[in-house]
Amino acid sequence: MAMRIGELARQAGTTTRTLRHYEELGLLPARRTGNGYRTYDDGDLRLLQQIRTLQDFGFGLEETRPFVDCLRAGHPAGDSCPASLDVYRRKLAELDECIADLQRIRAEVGGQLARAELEAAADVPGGPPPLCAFAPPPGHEAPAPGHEASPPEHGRETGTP
Amino acid sequence: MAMRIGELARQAGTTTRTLRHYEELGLLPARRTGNGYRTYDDGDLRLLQQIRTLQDFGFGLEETRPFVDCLRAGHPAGDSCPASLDVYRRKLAELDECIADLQRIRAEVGGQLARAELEAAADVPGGPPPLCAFAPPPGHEAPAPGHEASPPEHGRETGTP
DNA sequence: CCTGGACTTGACGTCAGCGTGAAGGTTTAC
DNA sequence: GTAAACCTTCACGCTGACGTCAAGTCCAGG
Repeated sequence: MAMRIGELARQAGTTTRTLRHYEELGLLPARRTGNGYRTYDDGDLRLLQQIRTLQDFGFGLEETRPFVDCLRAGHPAGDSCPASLDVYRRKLAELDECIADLQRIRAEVGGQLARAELEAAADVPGGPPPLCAFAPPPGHEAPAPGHEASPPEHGRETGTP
Repeated sequence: MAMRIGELARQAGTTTRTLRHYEELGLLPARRTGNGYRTYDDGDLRLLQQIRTLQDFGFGLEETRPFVDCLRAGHPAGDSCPASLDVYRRKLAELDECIADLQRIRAEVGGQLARAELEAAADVPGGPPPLCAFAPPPGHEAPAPGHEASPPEHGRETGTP
């Protein structure tokens, strides 16, 4: 039941530094033993798990506070309180807007790439030399066939940036 | 044509601080007049516009460098060089992954909200009092009909978080 | 001459969520 | 009895893209 900071960190898969940080924020205050050591119980583990779950969803620490307060108030779940539901709703709206923004940007960037690739293909039909670095204003001295620097097969949808 | 930092900032809709910052990064170096004042021309304005456009797309400043270099090398557009196209492609992949993450999270949060709303409706069918703040572990003393603190009509899709 | 505006460099502050020591006290195991 | 492992409180560092003073320089108008 009772445990010290290192043990709690291990059980929650986080670090002691993180727990101390949460305490600084008043998010997860700890009781103390006689020697000054922080001491936690299973309830604190639940609070912490709630925080980490929301963090994984991209919630800021302050946004997790209503959930934590709700749990500490004795409710069965962190989202049993209206304040928590409000945070859910605000987050959903935020996510929707963010997703819409990103999709708009994705479309724009995709369009720019397509256009730029077309223009590159037009300017360099056979394969003139890349004149990046040393090139006077839009003149065109491209007699010799080129080499090097070809687009990597225009492959989309890779992963892990 | 030639202008000082304040004028360029105005024309690009940014601040002098930003321009000095770009210069620190070597992104937009300035010539100097006799008195030490930075001086820019229309070419610099174009470079700056390129940077700002990409910034609006969420590109980091370092990611704009290939575009700026490309323009400065005399190419007609910032994305006329292979290095710029690569940045486009990497950004697209990044955007796709980010969008996918957010959509997954949106689904999870949406699910949590739905579940929590159901549970709230189940626990409080007629309208028992919200016992957030002061509530001993999951007991249930809810005789009197409640008031106050109702969810805002569960409205989704608002804006500007 | 003097005021005011635009310019200069330098350097610290902001936001978030911790990481990473330093310097020292406590407990535990052998 | 001593080393290892744990704990404590500072307190600075990191990332990005600037904001915000502060103190001094430069130039034009009245």
